[in-house]
Parts: sequence; structure tokens; C-alpha cells
Amino acid sequence: MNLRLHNSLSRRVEDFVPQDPNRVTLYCCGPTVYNYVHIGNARPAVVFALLARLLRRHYPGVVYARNITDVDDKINTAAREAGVSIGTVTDRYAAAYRDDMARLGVDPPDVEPHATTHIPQIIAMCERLIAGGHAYAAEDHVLFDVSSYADYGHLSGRSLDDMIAGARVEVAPYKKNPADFVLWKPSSDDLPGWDSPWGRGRPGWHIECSAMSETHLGETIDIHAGGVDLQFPHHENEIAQSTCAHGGKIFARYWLHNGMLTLEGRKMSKSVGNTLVLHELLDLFPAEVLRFVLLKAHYRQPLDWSEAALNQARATLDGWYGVLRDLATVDTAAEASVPETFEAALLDDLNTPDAFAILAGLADTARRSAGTAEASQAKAQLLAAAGLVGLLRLEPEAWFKQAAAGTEIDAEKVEALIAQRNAARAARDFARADAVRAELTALGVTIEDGAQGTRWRVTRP
RNA sequence: GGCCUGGUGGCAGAGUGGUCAUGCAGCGGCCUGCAAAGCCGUGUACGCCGGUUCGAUUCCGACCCAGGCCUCCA
Repeated sequence: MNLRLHNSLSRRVEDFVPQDPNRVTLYCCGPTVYNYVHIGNARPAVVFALLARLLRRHYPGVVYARNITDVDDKINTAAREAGVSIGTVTDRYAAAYRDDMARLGVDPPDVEPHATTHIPQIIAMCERLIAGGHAYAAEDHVLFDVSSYADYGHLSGRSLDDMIAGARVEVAPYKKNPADFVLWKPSSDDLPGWDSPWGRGRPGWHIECSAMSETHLGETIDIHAGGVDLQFPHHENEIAQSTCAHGGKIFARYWLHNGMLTLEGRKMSKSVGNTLVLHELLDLFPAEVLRFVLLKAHYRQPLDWSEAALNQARATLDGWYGVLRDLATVDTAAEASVPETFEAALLDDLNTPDAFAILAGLADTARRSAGTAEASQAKAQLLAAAGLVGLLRLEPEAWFKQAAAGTEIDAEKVEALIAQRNAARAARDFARADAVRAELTALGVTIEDGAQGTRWRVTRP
């Protein structure tokens, strides 16, 4: 079983062959911490943490870096508006990000570099680029000279001429070429800044990733990942900077890009203003429901976020948890290996929809295995496969008794009503029994009479 | 305008040159006091038009439509 990945450089699915199996390097562009992230920001975090997990299963050494951008004009604005320091804003939202990711079941990266702790490396990279004739200082800025890098535009499939023709931005007068981009820019006294050979200033957006990637993963990394909206200009610029700073050595061997989330068919983005805040969604829905929706479409496809998608995810998970509830007493101490077909689907460019189809089959097998000698193995396989994608991590009873958003379930009251109803049933007073059930329904509780008694669950919202 | 994706059954969503995706929903039945859960059964799906082929949803071309990038954005 080999890992195959779609490489944006070739626009094809390729066999993944690391430079060094003992040190596979993966870098994912992380958030700019000026606010809570939205659900769209969670997609790359979930998808590429899953990729890191897969890599760890197949290679002895993996280093996964996901950065925090903590210097940015939007951060400055947010701090000014809130009347707090910039550090307060970045600390608060970086912590919130880590917390939200943990709740979503996203494994933390091995390294979480912050831009502001890599200023010396950023300055050094600027100096190297200037020395190599790839960048120039002008009016307290340092700019990358795109004409010095013949391959500029390769990743995003566009030529310099196209870019200039299609430019919709005003070109700063100090740029040699309209497509030149800022590596370093001056800061006024009220803005965060660091001393540099070009005066007090701060880094441009793109250079930080190049510097942090170089610092923690080396000059050539195996995989660089991020949203497809970063393909241009962010990733294109990273390639230009890093390649030129490293004497032409390839920067990233495989480029992975996840598709955008849409809301009612429109791209979800902070600039459009139609974002759903992950922090809030986590209070409204079980984290596994959010994970399920994020992984149910292939990562490169656009994904439409909707109430219907959430309900369907919940219904499917209810079914799978129902299997686990039926097998609650089955011991899974046996070997719990991930079935090969399941892992093969994931290894095929992270085909999570196919993996989910296989998971449904495993759930089916497990359900049918109840009471047979195969039950333990079937349950173990279901749990192992689901666990790899971060699902079915709760005890089934806990899953079914999760209260709906904003409500509390009084389990004792529910149990008491069930006892009343069962007493009525025993007396064959079905009118009374149905009346009690109506009370339970009003509480948002569905009951199931079974051979081992009556069990209940919170009806999905 | 340039570049790039994609159009699959009620919905979501994989995939394939020639039997089956899968999930949710629906319908019929079994079970149940009734439900719920479960079980059994149930759908002439692949944007449009040409081409290649014994055969295309799958390959090629045109067209239509939708979305993304070209500006901060995951």
C-alpha cells in the first residue's frame, strides 16, 4: 500500500516518495490569529492532520509544522478596535484556535512556529535574497523581484504577462515590476516593528512561511499544504522566495490544496462575511458531526455547508453508534487493526468518501456479528477504522445522551418516566404508557423497547 | 478578460471503458400493544451535442451551466 497524493505542481495524482523516510516533512499554512476561525479554516487543519497521521503509520519519522501568523495588519486593526495590545489579541485567538482544534479531534502539529519569533530568520532571508539579486530595497521596503525567477507562476499556472494584464490593484510606484511583492515593510511607531537593515519594520505576509519552513523543516520539504485560495499569490511567492534563497533548490516537492467551503453555494470567507464560527458550531453540534461533514467530501472538492449536511452526518453517526451500543458488552481486547481496504482508500489521495463507504460496510458487518464469535473482531475493526479518521471516539451511551444545544437532559427524570411507562405497559394500560411516552418526546427523548429493557436517546435537533 | 476546477439517482457524494459505490431520505413488508431500533425488499443516475470504440457516465472535441483564483482569505 503506497500513499498517492495529488500534486498541484503537476496537477496529477503521484506516488508519494519522501526524500528521507526517517524525516518526512509536512508544512501547513495555519491561521492569522485576529479572531475566532471559521469552519472553512478547519478543513485544512482536519485534512492535513489526517495526512500527518497516515504518514506516521508508514514512516518512522514525520515532522508536521503548522504555523501561527501573529503579525498582520488585521491583527493591528483588531487590537486597536478592542483597545488591547496586539499580544493580547494574538495570544487569545491562538489559544482559542488550539482549543477549537483539540475539540475537533485535530492532532496538534509537532511544531507550531509563530512569525514573531522568527524575525531574525526573516531578515536573514531578505538579506540573502538581496545579495543574490532576487530582491531590492526601495523606500524602506524590501521587494522580491519576480523577474529574477524564471519559474514564477508555475504553481498557479499563470504567466507574468497574464498577471500584469489582469492586475486590479494599484501598483506602488517603488516597484520595479507590478508583480513584485513585499518582503519587508516599514512600521510607524504605533505599529509592531523590529529593527532591520532597512529601518524599523515588519515582515510581509509570504516571507514568514518560507523562513519558518526553512528553520524547522529544512530547505527542501516533502509536502506543503493549504487552501486552494492560497495557491496564488501566497504559495507562488513562497516558492519564489525559498527557491531563490536556497540557490535554486526545490522548495516543496508535493503541493496539496484543499477546496473551499461554501455556504448556500457561495464561498465562505471572512471578506464575504458569510462565515460560521467554529467556536460557536462546537457548542451547537457534537464535534464528530462537524468532522464527519468536513471529511465526507473529498478534500479537493468544494464542500457546501448546510443544515441538511449536518443532519445527515448526525443520522449516519447515530447508526454507527447504534451498532456500538448493540455491541456494548462485546470485549475488544483483541487485536484492533485498521482494515486494509479502509487504509487503502485513505492512502489513495485521502479518499475519505470512499473510506466512509467502507466504514459503513464495517458497521454493517459488526451489526450482523452480534452474538457470534466474530463480534469482537468486527467491533475492533470498526473502532480502529473510525478512530483513524477521528470518529466513534465516544462511549455510545454518551453519544446518544448528549443534550441538544442549550438544553439539559435530566437523566433521572427520564429514567423515572420510563419506569412509569413500563409499569403501565406491564399493566397493559397502553393509553397511560403512550401518554408517558408523549412526555418523553416533549423532553426531546426517543425510547426503544428491546429485549434487555427500554433504552433512550436524545432525539436529534 | 486571463488561468483553473467541476457538472452523477429526491439530497449528499465516490468511482469506473462492458455486474454492485456508499450514506441520508422515500416506498412496501417483517418485527412491535403502538412506536423506536433492526431486518428483508425497492430506484432504466451520470449537463448538452458530436467523435473514437464491438461498447462511454468513464477517452477526445465543441457548447451550456456553476464555482474558484487573478486583492486580504483555508
